[in-house]
Amino acid sequence: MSSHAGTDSWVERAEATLAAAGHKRGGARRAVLELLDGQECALTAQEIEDALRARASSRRVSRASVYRILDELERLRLVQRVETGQAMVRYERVCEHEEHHHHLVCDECGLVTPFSDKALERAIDRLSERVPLRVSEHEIVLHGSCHDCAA
Amino acid sequence: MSSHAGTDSWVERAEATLAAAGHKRGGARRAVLELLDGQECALTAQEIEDALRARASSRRVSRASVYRILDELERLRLVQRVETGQAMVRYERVCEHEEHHHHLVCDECGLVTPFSDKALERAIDRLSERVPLRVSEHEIVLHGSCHDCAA
DNA sequence: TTCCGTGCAAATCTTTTGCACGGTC
DNA sequence: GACCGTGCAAAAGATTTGCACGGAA
Repeated sequence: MSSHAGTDSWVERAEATLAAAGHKRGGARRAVLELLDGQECALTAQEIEDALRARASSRRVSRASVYRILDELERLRLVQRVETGQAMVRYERVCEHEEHHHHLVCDECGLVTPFSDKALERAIDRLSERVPLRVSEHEIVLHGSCHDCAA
Repeated sequence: MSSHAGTDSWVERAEATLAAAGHKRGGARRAVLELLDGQECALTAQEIEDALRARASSRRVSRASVYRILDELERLRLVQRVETGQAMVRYERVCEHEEHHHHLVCDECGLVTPFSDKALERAIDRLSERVPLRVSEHEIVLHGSCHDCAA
């Protein structure tokens, strides 16, 4: 799911943006960026820490750093927070030129799956212009039972 | 915003549903129900506790009870959780025969405002049928800057 | 009388913060 | 050399739980 489009990968854009914002490089942040770039859907801070610990190719990153890094990435709009109604907040990378997606959450087993829908985006875009808020982003979550749980 | 439609008020439906679920009556729950019925938009547990303490017409209800009551009401689908990306979760009553609304959140001052849009609901309804989830509810949150903050 | 609802206090769990060290610029 | 990024441990803050009592059925 990573965007290996030459000089346009998300990781590269992220590093450029971070540098432009006056940040030095750091090994922990680099590891988090690479992990997030390879994800299809949103992860919790805990999942990120665990995934990094498990990967031979990555260094271990402390939970506190994961949170600090995500916080900064969110401020720079490089990642987006996803609230699923579960205990922990999830985060996923934001791609500029990619159709963005939203989430399906199974309230029984906790499974989170992405989906996207043009008609929905269109409705949101039109709506955003008529609303008393200068809209910068939107989040849509559908709750229910996944195939396995509904069976 | 309360539905004073004779025998169809939300409070009455709630009490009937609770009774049907085998619950005895309780003063704290009654107070919370009455408070929620008078709200235009979602409240946090803390706001509920504070509002009840301030009201002469209501008894004080402990925070733990507020959480327990909201939890039960949510399970019975009498209230709905609203995640705004702020520190605390918000809750609001669910009305069956009323057009339901979603939320605008000002990320600068924290203001939460309701809105509703038929086209959006239509898009969601259609989408819900094509998605690998038996959808029971959906939540839409638009983030941005409110009029005052964007100024 | 039985059991549920509630308050209080303690526990839990996620996220944040303080501080010291090591790396980047 | 100055300062930022990071780990560790402690703190903070929201929500949950254990327990005992009082009220509803």
